[in-house]
Amino acid sequence: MSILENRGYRATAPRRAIIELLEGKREGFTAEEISNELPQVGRATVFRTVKLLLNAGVLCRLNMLDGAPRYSLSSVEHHHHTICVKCGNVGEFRATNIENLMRALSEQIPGEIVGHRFEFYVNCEICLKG
Amino acid sequence: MSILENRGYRATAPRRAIIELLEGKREGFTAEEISNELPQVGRATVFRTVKLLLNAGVLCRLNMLDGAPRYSLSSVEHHHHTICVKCGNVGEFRATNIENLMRALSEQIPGEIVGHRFEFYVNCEICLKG
DNA sequence: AGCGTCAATGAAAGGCAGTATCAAATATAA
DNA sequence: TTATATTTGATACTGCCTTTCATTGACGCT
Repeated sequence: MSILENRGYRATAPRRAIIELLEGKREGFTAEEISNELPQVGRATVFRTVKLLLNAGVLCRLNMLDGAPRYSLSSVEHHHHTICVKCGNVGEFRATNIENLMRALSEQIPGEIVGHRFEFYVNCEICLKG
Repeated sequence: MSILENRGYRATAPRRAIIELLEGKREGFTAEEISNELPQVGRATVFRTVKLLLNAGVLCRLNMLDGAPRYSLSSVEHHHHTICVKCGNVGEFRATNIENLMRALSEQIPGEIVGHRFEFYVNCEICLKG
């Protein structure tokens, strides 16, 4: 579990179980779901580990339109998301357009920019067909 | 209170108090804050009214970086926000660039787009100076 | 391998934002 | 003014997450 070792975290059984489970997920997920799928791991540990992975940059936190939290693996350094409002499926996309736009905007926005969020909410193709 | 009348909502004292309070706010705020500032109005009513105003399009719901909810008056039809992570001050901006970009992106994104979120987190000028 | 230390765990309680319930109050139409 | 349906607020509840703390266990050291 290089994710853990690289950062000086201990590679415990619960953490390994969680990471292994997450690696198989393409859709977005909630901490609650993880907890349900891993009854042998304590609830608190699941939440702690999710937070740890967030800080480590392994996960992204997304918000649904109503603000409900959802997580997804972040495979690339900087990217944005499409989130299906029906099934929760999360897509990633990179668009250099956006980076350029941001740079342009940052000049016309007062103050120091420390972060941004850019998310699309969609009905994904699978849900549209199904 | 045309906001209420126009939509067939009853213009009650609690709602008027809430709307009046909000109209004086330039910063973003939480429902909890409103509730604290209006002890004569029940908590549940504050939350209900905030939701009502959200649906009416009078308020926007924002998320801080950590997902904590925050509301702000939305003065124009479609716009985006800058949120100071220190003081919660909310700025609005419109950028036709963004709309163009969105149109371009929507073609390269599979599925049907039903919404989006675009927010900048900043240290505002006041906080930087203070 | 065995030991010691400190991080990590899990059960349980706590906390915070928001919602449901429901009897009482009240805005609006007639 | 009266009738009716909406709104209110106290209370309890839910969902999501954190804290607490005694116990467990990973990892470095020898």
